[in-house]
Amino acid sequence: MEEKMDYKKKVAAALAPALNEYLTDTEIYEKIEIPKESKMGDYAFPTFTLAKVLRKAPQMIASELVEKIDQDQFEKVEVAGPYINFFLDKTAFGAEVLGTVLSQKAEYGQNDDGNQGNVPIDMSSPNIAKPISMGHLRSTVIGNSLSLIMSKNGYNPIKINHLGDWGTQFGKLITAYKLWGSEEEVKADPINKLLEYYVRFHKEDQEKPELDDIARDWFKKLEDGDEEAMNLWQWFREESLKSFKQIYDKLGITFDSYKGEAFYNDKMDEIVQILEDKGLLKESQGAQVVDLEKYNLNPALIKKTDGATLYITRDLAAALYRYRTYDFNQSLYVVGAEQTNHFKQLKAVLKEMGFDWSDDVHHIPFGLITLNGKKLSTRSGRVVLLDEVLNDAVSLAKKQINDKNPDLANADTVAKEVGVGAVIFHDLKNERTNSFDFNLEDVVRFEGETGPYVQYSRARAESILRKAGDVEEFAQLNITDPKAWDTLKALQDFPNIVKRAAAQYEPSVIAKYALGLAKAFNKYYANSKILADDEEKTARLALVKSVSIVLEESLRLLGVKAPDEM
RNA sequence: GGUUCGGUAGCUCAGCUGGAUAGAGCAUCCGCCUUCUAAGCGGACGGUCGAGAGUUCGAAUCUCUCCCGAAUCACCA
Repeated sequence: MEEKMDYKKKVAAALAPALNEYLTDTEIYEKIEIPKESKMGDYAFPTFTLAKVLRKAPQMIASELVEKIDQDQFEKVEVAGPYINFFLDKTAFGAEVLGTVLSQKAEYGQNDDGNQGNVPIDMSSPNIAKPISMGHLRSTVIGNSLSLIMSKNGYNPIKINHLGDWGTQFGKLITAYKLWGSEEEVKADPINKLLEYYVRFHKEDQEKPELDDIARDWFKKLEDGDEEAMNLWQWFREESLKSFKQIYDKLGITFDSYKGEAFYNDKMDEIVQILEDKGLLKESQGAQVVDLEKYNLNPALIKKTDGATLYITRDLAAALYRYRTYDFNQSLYVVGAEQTNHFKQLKAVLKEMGFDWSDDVHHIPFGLITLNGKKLSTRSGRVVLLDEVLNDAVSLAKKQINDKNPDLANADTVAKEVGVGAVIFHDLKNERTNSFDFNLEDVVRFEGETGPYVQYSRARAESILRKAGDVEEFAQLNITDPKAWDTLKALQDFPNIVKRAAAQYEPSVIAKYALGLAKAFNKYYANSKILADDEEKTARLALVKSVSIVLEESLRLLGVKAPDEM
């Protein structure tokens, strides 16, 4: 199927007989480009490179070359200066694309490049007892979309929520809870109360440094498995997770594993042992480090002066655990760009340990969300709570529905899908690594290049299909209306887009594509009477149906719902 | 200071492996609902692609230098 739909190959084949004297088939194929505007054709072959070999002006080469080309299978082939422009047979092309989409439906664009290989994806990973902010949204939403994209490319993704459920902050939290907290309070509003205790601890320990000693003791007890400490820890974890899950539900995201930092407590000794056995550990200023000078990196700090392990030790244990558990094809970490250095170190240490699979470990960085140009920080109170943003977005969507479509049956459900969709889409539409300053109006915008625009485009398509009586059989698929051309070409491009999104680990590739397809379709919709009674009506409905399928699938790959009406 | 990433229209950003007059959205102004959802469509306005040099038939795209911004640079994660 893919071969059949590769029209560039057809162009290359047409050029080959006239050019094989100078260029190989692949060279020809690679030189073919897609013109910016469709009036310049669907494919173009520039002749500049031949000018040297042939010692002729490119324009002349083009006009001579075009004479030798078999033009039968194209609508036309014409010379435009130094370019040879190829125009495809639009009707045949369209019929082929529509036939493919309609027969494959949601499977359209699916490929088996991944060969069912496992791909654990480290994503979301919020800290226990802290609210989920817009910062976590990025990791969550990018990771989720990547899992869907990888799956569309034949991989088997495993979504891992590597919870921040261990560390000295739990000593502080327990201390604060014992001093000022109560069970009822926490149960009523776990995250906010726990955060409140934590913040109060940090305020009061400025003047009462003895609090830090108590906190240290509690963490020590926790590490030693003290029953009271463990029970409190367990309880904080559960309550936090409950409230995290409410947000994940709103986003429509699930996980395959919630193994967090604590899970690796008993798995770090082995890492230290391996490092020792391989003679990689060196003492430096009282600490144990792995020298990474040959990677042009700072030494990796494995054990602190007091013998305690660090973040990287835990991540090494997690990396090895994931390798053993999943025998992964690749292992992804959707973590902010500010941790790039850490992941370089992680990979380097794995390499030093002799694990050749370290090459399959990939950090997928993303840009920072700032507020008024400054980094978000829980302690300083500069937070944008995700839950509030989602709620704002949903109520704005509801208001919009009341204004524009007051009779809509399931208005509340649709408001959720549109509001949440707007937030997710906004996060995914630009390149991952771009940073952005948080602005509520931008995030919940419903017009222009937004999630709701794509949803709306598809809802209009669905509306037409309903009016047409939900046709399932399409008698014929030939469309001669040139206004449908851009939409048909966009539909045909989807399988390539799916591959590119996976190769670049970029949800924005899908988002941009969805916008482009929606835009092409809206233009068509505005200028053509789809339900007109003529012999091409079924073909037009086939186009509408195909657009709906591919838009829905694009949105699905982003983790955004596609309501039939809005 | 070292490393990494970025600097394209008033704002937010596209621009695939260098190619034909640099594109969208938002904002501003104007037009289009007695045609299928106006969350839409069309038009106008708007750019020395940070600066300079180089490679090339051709550079927003590749190389170098400089300017500006952000992240990061061992006992947090």
